[in-house]
Amino acid sequence: MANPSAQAPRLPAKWRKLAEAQCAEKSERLTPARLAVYAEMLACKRPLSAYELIALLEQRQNRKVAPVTVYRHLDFLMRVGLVHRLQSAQTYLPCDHPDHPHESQFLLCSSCGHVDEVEATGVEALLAKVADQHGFRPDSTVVEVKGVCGSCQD
Amino acid sequence: MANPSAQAPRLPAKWRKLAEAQCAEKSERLTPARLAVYAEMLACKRPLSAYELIALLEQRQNRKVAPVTVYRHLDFLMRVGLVHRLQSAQTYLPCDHPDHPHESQFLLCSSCGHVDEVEATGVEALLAKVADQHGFRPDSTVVEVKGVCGSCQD
DNA sequence: CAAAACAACGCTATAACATAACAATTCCAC
DNA sequence: GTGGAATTGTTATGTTATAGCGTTGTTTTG
Repeated sequence: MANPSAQAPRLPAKWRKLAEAQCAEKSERLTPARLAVYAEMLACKRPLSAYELIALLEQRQNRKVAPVTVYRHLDFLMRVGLVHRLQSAQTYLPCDHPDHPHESQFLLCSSCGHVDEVEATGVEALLAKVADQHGFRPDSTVVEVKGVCGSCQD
Repeated sequence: MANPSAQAPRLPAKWRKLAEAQCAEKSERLTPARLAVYAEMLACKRPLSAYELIALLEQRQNRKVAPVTVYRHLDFLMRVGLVHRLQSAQTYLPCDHPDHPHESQFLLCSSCGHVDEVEATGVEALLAKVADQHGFRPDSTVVEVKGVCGSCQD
């Protein structure tokens, strides 16, 4: 008999469709194992370390999950643009708007841990300009702002 | 007899003065051990991982150096503003202009490994504005741009 | 369809990065 | 020179990430 806890968290149809669309567009396979990791991240709503994710998956699936497995799935999810890595926290979180390729900026609240993903085109434009002034050709950017979110300022 | 290799790399007077000034201003002690780490980083000119630094120090001093020692010195050097951490690479590099407190942006060349530290006030101002629009009060920022530097584009 | 080619997965091991806890020493203000 | 605080030493451990390799599954192609 299947362990009831062995179900992946329910993944809202909207997100599932988006994920499938992204993978189809890139001719990448959205396998059950990959989907399970993505669903776990979406269900959690906050950034997770790879090992927190491992623990969640082990509990959910009632079996051992090797780190390398999760890292591979995370690499995949980042490659297709469904997940971001927070460089300053070594954690991962699902993309807020995976329907198009983009560079994001992140607002990390040091009080509640919430992370807001924003997409301010002006930031990327300015960084491109600054890079150009230094003869530098940018490929990707990391922009993470630490501080206190609105809710936590009260 | 002292091992000749046990000397710290020569630290240009200019940098030493700046370091001493920074520490004096903050009433922090620039001890020989801390200075040795700083000198090693300045001599290298490229970002170093903590463990690369350990290896360099061990070779230089001809004895074991515990990781925690180097991490403590790095913490100190970052606290007084002499060193930065590259969040996306987990490496450390000396500050290019330690004479004043500042937020920097980093241009990381994926070809030669060189890192350019720039201080574009416009970037910080824009990020502050973006944060404000989201009701977010920023404390510190991480801005790292990966790409190819001028020299490597030829 | 069969075989070859490739992608994904499982597994063990290990590398790389970072901190905890506590004792010993050094510094410096008084 | 004594007390308190900062620094350093030492050992151990925690956390993050990858290497290497064999197996399984899927796609492609003849």
